[in-house]
Amino acid sequence: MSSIKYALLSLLAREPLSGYDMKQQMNGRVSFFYKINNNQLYPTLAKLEAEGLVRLESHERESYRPARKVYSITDKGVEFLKDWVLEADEPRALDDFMLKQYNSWLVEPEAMIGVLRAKRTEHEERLRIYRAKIAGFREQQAVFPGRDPLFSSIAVIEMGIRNEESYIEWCDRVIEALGRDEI
Amino acid sequence: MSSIKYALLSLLAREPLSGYDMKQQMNGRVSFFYKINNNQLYPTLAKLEAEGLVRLESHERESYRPARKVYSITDKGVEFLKDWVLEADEPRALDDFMLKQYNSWLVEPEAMIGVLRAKRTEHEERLRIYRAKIAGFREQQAVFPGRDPLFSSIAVIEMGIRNEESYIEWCDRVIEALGRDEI
DNA sequence: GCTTGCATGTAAGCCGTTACATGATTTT
DNA sequence: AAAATCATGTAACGGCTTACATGCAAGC
Repeated sequence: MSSIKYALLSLLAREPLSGYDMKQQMNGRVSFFYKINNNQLYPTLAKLEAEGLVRLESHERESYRPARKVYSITDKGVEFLKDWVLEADEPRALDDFMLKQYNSWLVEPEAMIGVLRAKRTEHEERLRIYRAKIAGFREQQAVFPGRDPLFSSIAVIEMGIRNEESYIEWCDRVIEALGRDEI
Repeated sequence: MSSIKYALLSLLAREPLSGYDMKQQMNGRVSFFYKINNNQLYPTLAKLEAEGLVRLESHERESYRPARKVYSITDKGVEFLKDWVLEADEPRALDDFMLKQYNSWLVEPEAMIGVLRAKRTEHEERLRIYRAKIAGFREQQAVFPGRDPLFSSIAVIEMGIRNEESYIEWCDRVIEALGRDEI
């Protein structure tokens, strides 16, 4: 039900990793700006192992530290993930920023313009990060067939870019309307 | 913490409503396509009342039915909502569809094209709904100053329109790339 | 006669968040 | 001397979902 198990499988479908690695890679891959916490991560990994979707590959103790447990995805895990990819997905949860906008009429226009300018800056920053990321990917290889993980990574980031661009355009439009006092 | 309380306050900031009304209005207003359930709705309303952010306005029993409890927002509730609007918001949860796309390389391109075409159709449908909604709003009034609820409603729907448009463009682009086997 | 609509609510269980715990090494 | 890094995990709490419960009226 929860999408965290799929997020973990998504990372392992590309390369074997430890729980700690997955935590690091979560941002910058599956979703930038999303932070997983330990109490989701470790019990979920244990469950995935119990279900045979994931296998403990190595368990190397390095002197003082807790043993680093590297997991890899099983064939069953890959099938499970593929089936999920083809499923229809459920409606998304409420978007807090949009909910706030729905109430913007309660607030002084000047204050609202301040909020929107801050948002605009934030989304410009994200856009810059996405563009840098995609440029890096494109250097790695000239042609990406449909079954290459890079193909998927690029597609996801392109969606991010489009979203940020339309967000920024929208901010500009609303800021301008608030300045004119009409839309 | 949870955004449901703000969603309920958002509706009550515009007009007094019963819990049942809020459930109906949730879709088509704050967020299309999101469904609130009873066990969030009624206890949350009770809490809002206990906190003095909301007031029971009438409690009309109509023969056989449970009494219809109409709530209105208090001044304290409006202040609370305004303060929240000006707060910075937290990073969003994982987007299931994007997570699926991140794994598209595991799936046969033909199957993926099928999924994307279905998504495209779904988002075209949403776009049609948003455009109809905004056309309806624009008929109601010629000019909308910044402090009018209609201003906010229109801004939210315009964001929806932009999002759907870029989603559709992105689907087209990826479908085309999958057909060519490159991006 | 069955389903849908109106209108409120509760119970059980899973999911997610914040905070805590351990403990040596490296960086500031 | 303090904080961050590596690396695993647990405890407590609150949020959210699914399902259930009531009960009459109107439409198919």
